[in-house]
Amino acid sequence: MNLTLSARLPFSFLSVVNSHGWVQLSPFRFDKETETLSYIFRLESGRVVELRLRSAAGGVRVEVAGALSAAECGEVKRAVAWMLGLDMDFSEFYALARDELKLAQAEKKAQGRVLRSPTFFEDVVKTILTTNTLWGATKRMTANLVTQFGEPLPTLNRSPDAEHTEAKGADEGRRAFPTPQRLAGTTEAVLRAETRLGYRAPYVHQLAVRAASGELDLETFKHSDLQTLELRKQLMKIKGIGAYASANLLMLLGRYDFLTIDTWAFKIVSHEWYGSQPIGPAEVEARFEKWGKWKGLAYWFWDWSYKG
DNA sequence: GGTAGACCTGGACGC
DNA sequence: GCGTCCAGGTCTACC
Repeated sequence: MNLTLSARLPFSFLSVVNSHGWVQLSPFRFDKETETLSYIFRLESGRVVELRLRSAAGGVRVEVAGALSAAECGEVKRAVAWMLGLDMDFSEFYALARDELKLAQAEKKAQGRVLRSPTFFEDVVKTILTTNTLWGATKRMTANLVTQFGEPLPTLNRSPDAEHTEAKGADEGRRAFPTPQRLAGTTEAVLRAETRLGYRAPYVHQLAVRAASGELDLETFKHSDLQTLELRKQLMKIKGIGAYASANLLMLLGRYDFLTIDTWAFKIVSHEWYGSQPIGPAEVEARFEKWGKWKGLAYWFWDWSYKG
């Protein structure tokens, strides 16, 4: 079944896909040859399907193996619209960016949207897994979670392309991101020792338990009316979510008032303005203060001199 | 409110 | 192959 969804323009499918590292985290997968983004999606009914997304005129084309009911079709549309931020409006940011050489490409490249997971639970877990570790370990921990606790994609729901890939021995079987219920049903000890989450295990387990019990409804964060500062406070009540992680989650929610300041930020900002001398958060903040509620985007899409 | 130390893993390095 | 060091954010205890 194929669907075509339109986006608020300007829109670039590849800009969203390449906006940050999420595309490298399971159950996302990107094929550079065909420029196809694959995501293993668990429908509310429990059915697991593969979404294959490609650029289309004015939006995105969604391919799903097999037929979908009207309700499932609506669910897929809502999920993809959220994942790619199809309705998001960055005209105010672009108007400001036109006067800044380092952001001159932002509008032309349709930058601003960042790739998101269908559920906020998945994005919170993945964000916890980015803290205090190297990117390679984040990818490994996420893959372990999906492999050990995700529901498998049935063979009949795999696209012909995916089967071809498996035939080449490059695909060991795909799974959806685990539900809160599934993770709540395991133990901290298993998450620590077998999934190799280390000290993050109790954070992820507690989050799953709270989400599964209904005590914490993470989906309400997506459309919250709270001021960003209050929303940040709510996020930081989640164990394992500190200043950096909350800023990352706020950006995923379309709030850009806080900077995702990590050790990489110190490196690139220092190289840009402070002669590579040691700096702290205050120096990073000072350089982006003038961007106000768009500071997070200005920082994220800045054309940095330091390329690593 | 600010600070120090602990948390845990995997990669880099020296022997 | 083994041991040691280090990077990476957040939490907790303490001041």
